[in-house]
Amino acid sequence: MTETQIKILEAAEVEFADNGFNGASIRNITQRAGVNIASINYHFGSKESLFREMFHFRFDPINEIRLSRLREEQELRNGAPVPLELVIRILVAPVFELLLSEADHPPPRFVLAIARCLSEPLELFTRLGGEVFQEVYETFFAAIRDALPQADVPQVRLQLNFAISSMVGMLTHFSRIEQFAGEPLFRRQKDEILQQFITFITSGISGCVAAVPQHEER
Amino acid sequence: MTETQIKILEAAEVEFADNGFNGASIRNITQRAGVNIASINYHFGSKESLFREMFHFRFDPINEIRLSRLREEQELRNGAPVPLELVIRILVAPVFELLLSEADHPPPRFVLAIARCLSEPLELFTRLGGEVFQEVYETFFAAIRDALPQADVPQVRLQLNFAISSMVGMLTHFSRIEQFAGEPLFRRQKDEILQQFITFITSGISGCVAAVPQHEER
DNA sequence: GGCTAGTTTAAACGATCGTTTCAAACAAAC
DNA sequence: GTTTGTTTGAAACGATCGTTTAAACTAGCC
Repeated sequence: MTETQIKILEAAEVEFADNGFNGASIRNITQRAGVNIASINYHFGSKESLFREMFHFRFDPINEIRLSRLREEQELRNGAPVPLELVIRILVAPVFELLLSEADHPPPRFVLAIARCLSEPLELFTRLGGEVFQEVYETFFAAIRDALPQADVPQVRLQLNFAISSMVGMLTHFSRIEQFAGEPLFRRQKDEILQQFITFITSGISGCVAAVPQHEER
Repeated sequence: MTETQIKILEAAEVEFADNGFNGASIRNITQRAGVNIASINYHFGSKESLFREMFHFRFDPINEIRLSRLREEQELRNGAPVPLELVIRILVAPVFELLLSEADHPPPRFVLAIARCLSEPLELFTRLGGEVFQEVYETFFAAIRDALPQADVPQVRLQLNFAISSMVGMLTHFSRIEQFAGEPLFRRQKDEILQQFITFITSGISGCVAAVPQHEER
């Protein structure tokens, strides 16, 4: 990975986060990175490939952390199910820790960039989402199903979709909705917000399962 | 409202839903509507104004339904708080009923159009969101606070932001995440999905409040 | 019929987009 | 110092963007 490529990736992150995929322009990215406009097509092939590269470069490590932490907890329990809240925490925390981290100045924007761009209905992102998240989706689906033996399978699918949708929605919209509140909500202790969100998702899922305790019974 | 304006609004809905705001083009919209390319600027002024018009045209009625239904329930109770689940139902149902309605062929796309476009980080949408949702936000914030007298105020704010983020995330991402599942989740009884989502949000909020029962007590 | 106000039309505007070109500059190996 | 392969640079490519123009059309009214 050359210095130029890294400068481009960092600039792309900011540009995508600020303007979305369609709104970001090659010229802005290269200008911000201080490199020539042709560099992106030379080093990455195209705007789409640049995004794919950034996506994998940033999210593959996150997903590996999620998978390894979950596997760790499962082995620690010798097959007994990992509690729901912990499964959710392992799914959610690695992303939000990065987003809320105060160590970095400025905080990493790629989470916002990816959340924003994934909201755009380009076919590219459907494919990319599959490439990057399919394994995590299936693994955590199985873990949640194990944690909730009384729930029927289609319902767990639905709950997991609620959870993931909420996550992406949070990342994309929180700062905007925050404005309605008239006061900054993210100023709160970051651990507290993360914990609240985890509790929100966990309670949401287990509340749904409790409401329909037996298979399809109403 | 002339026939041309209506044709444009309908075509814009589909185009925005399929391609987002930046991805939608005036030429595609007018072509789909079967009108001249200059019609949009003649009748609406600009692409942004067209979106604003569509947004208000479609969402103002929904917000009035939400506000009036809530007021109805409040009057019915003579000042006693409306139960949380009902507040959430009144907030969520009007949108999802439209999205899931099987009566219309094809189903109305403007919900998707708006959810998608709101995810784009244009300053326009920050303003528009305020114009359209501020009153609903404040009214339902008060209703949730009344329903949860034991919760502290900043926490209710946080919960409401979770709820709204989840809603928009659901609208934007559900169909894409659905692909991971390998089976269509939206095929389920539409009432069931709506009820599950309402339960999800309600349980999420009350679960958070239960976890921190007193003001800031941990 | 002529006039007016409102609407539609085809064509063009300037700007910006992602991408390509190709020569110059560079680095490392011999 | 020369050669070889890689990386940069300025400029241009064709395409598309949102918007504007000015002429043509279409009622309705005197």
